[in-house]
Amino acid sequence: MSASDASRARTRSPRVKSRSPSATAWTLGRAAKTTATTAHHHESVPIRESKRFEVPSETLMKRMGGPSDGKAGLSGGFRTEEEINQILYEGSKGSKFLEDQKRRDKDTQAKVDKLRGILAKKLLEARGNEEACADAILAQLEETRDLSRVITLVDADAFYAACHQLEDPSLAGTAFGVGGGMLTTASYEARRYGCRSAMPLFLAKLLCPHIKSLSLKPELYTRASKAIFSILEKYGPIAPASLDEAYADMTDYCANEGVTPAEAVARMRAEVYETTGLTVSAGVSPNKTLSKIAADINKPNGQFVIDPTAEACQAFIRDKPLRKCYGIGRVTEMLLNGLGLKTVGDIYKHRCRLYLMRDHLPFRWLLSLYLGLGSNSVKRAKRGDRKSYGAEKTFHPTSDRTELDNMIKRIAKSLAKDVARSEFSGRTITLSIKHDNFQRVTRAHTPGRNIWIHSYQDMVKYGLELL
DNA sequence: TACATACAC
DNA sequence: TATGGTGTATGTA
Repeated sequence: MSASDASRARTRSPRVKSRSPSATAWTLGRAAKTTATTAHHHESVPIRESKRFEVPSETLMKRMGGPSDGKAGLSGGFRTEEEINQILYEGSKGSKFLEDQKRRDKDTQAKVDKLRGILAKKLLEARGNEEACADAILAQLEETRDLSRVITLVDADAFYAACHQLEDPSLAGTAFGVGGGMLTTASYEARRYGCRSAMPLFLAKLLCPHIKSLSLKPELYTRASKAIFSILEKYGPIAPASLDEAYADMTDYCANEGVTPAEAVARMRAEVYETTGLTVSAGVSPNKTLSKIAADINKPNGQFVIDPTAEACQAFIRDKPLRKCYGIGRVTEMLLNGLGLKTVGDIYKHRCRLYLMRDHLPFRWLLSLYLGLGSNSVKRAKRGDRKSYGAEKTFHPTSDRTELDNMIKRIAKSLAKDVARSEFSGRTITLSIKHDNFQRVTRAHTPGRNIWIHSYQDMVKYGLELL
């Protein structure tokens, strides 16, 4: 029937307050991820004439650009977004991946229809006080506004690509990507052709035949990341968000040095460049939400500062497409589009219907987004904060039980190693299988409230049972 | 607790 | 020919 399973096993454990003497690893654990596959036979269906004229939906085409599409703006390219998506669509035609994308698109469309149905009904029962209710919540949220901090998001430009370019300056100005089968990063030159992160190499080559692909060198990135973060730390407490991104609270630095946020961040960026050779972009504002969006504005090697006034914050975010906001992905964007919203400003315009739909949408969160509010807490995650560990591997489709068993063992081995290193232990182990049609199923097992999973043997035992 | 989704990078 | 890996959060049953 269906093919290819990927399995993924992990242990999870709910957060446990360590009241017990063992201060170490009461935290949480998670185990292995595996990926296996089974053979897939599907009859070849003759293409009917009518099929030839089938036109992909607009939303499906939007998917073609990859998951990061719409988040980062692309400009100055050789092709339009439509041309790029068309090439990617042609290159993906007939693939199981595309079929899965179609399925997802359809599912989301169904959600949109359902939501619109609910809205239609709610509109009939509307009491007329929705605007007042929404405005009251807005006023309440406004009370919480805190403009006292200087919060910066620093984001390295084309980080992996830049790291390689430092090693090999001859790469400068050339089209290259980092990653074997899948690109983790595309150089700026490659981006002009439409190549993006998370794009498979074979598609990137359709867009840019001369693109060069470099293998990943993880040590290169972790070293560069540490170098960048240690500089940021001189300017205030930081909270890394990934290898190439960190928030910094520069309030005290600005006060102590008597400089404006713009000046402080310019110094920081210059220092990063001088000592690492890497350029970073930054956004500055009173909170993390706004700074994150702002960091994108003058990328690469630029910065954007939002003044610490309610007016500036609201004016900044009002015209931004919803998709630019952290937390709004493809699905949420489509749902909100379905209700008539495109930009953050539309949240206010449509606050009545959003109020009516408050049981189905994160209403207050959307209102605070409109106001340009957000957290300004910059705290480094602690060691024990981790909730899970996982490992996964994709392999060629197979339904051979021996092969699958071996894959489980291989993944368990890698996971057990990670877990051992961190002295982590988990109570729930989850096996996740990705079939060759990209559907995923997960199966979990919790042996007992006080039973902790951490050994390779246990992972294999439970993993094989779950398969 | 189990499972599926959504999201970020 | 061909679309990754790691982790968090949340809704629902």
